[in-house]
Amino acid sequence: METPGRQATNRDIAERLAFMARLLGIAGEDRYRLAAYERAARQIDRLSFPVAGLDEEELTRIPGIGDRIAGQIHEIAATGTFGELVGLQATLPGSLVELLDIPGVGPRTLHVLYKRLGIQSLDDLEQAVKGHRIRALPGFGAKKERAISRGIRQFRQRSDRMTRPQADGVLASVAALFMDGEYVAAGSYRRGSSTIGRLEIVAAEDRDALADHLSSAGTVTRESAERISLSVAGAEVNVRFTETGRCGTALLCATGSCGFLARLGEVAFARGYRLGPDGLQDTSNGRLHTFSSEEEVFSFLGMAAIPPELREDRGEIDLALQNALPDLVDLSDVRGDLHAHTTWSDGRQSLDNVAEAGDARGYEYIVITDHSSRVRPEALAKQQAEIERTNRRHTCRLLAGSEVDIKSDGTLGYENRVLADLDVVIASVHSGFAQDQDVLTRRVLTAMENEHVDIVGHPTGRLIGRRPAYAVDLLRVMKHAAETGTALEINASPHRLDLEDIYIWHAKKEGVKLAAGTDAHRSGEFANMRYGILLARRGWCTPDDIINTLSLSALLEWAS
DNA sequence: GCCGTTTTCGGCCCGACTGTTTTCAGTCG
Repeated sequence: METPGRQATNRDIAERLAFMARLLGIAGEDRYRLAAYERAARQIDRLSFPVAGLDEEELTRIPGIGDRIAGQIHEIAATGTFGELVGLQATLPGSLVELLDIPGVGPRTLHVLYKRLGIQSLDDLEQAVKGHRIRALPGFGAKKERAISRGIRQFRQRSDRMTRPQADGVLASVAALFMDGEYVAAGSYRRGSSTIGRLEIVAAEDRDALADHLSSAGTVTRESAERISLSVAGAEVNVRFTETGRCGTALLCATGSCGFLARLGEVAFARGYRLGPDGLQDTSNGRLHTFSSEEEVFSFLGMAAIPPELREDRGEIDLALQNALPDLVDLSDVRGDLHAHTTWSDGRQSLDNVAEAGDARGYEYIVITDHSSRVRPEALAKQQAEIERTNRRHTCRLLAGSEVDIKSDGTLGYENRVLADLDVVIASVHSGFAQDQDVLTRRVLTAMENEHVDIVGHPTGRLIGRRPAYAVDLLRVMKHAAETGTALEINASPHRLDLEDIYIWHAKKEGVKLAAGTDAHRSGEFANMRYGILLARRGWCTPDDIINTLSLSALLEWAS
């Protein structure tokens, strides 16, 4: 645990405190004590200065840190951990903590499972479910047992694919090894996929000179003349080497997808060439044509250059041959953000922070969409007045909106007279995820029939790697969206990315408009718009399909 | 455990939903 010579970072300290909170929960301690550790951990993680150097008196001046936790932070800074944590850890099996990540299993539930049934691991829990031992516990029943069973299934299905920010993190640690501009991230990363399995890198550098550097960044798992595979922080990274003059085909082949490359290979073959990473080989005389850019390859084959996001073999090759590819939306077409939270609900940013972020991004507007469940109608009226005042200080115009709950009985979180005063209304499902398809779908359809609802937020509710989509029938939703003129959201949070590309593509075909929104809870998250636009491009969207490419006046007219 | 006092103990963010103990506790966002 102790790392001599390295000062504990705020993250290190926050992790210890958050871990303490989890252990206290399992041990059945007072929930407010547990919440105090969680709060302290969040607070430390958010601070911009390192706390390891502060003395205890200075530490207690931080809100949420009292004498006790100050002493523990001091101890963590000195030794890497703290005695009380170690002591508590010794009384609990190590495998227990991860069970808290099972949906439906919170600290109280886990405490009872451990104390009454001696459950220590995922396997133990699964056995207890199978043996119907959970429903027999006081305070538990058959439904709770089934909920845990469902939770275990979801937990086991968690994918090990990286989210885009995770991939960016891995890329950053590898990129430090390359010279500027001498490498490109290819593969599904470059195609803009919402999750990434393996990071493919094409490097136009000398392989042998780089090999040593690469082995210092991670464990080398495979090595050949053309490539080196590494494991970096548990992620698979594949580096392929090429020369500047052959980058075109090397990048094309490394970007994929399989289906796309197979189809493109057929096109090349029909013209008398064999496509490979080194170039196009003339099948009649074996002569190799090399290309330094992808554009040259496409042009040589007599087709328009296909953007990486379209390379999925969904008909793009035929269109490229007819020079009829869609003119895809670009990040620079975006004039505003349609989904943002503030401290009025669960966001960490003020209205001013949002407007500043909008100014910095050159936006014409950002819609403030705090949760209806957290803002009473009277407070919403106050917020609207505050928005007016904020707008006097900024170029970017804040619009009054709401993310109104579609409640489990299908009604909305605000009455119509409240919704009528808002510029833009997003309606979202935040509860009743386990409802069956028809009930859930009808909730969404009913919400769309409300004349004030402009957008359906995160239409499937999935959380990447953590929660599957709820059972909504998207085809019915799309048809009804087209009929009612309701837009469907492309939620650009890298943890949601909802709608997924294929549904965006369907929605566009149905004539449904799409609304790209970051769901930003803090100002740094407005930059996530790039993920949403990648997804829109993968769904073949042009600027016309995306309502936040509209000017402010056109948007207000659309929403009215 | 922290905080703010009506300064040494009582309240802690909160609403929706779910399941169960059918009135409240646990989970979630």
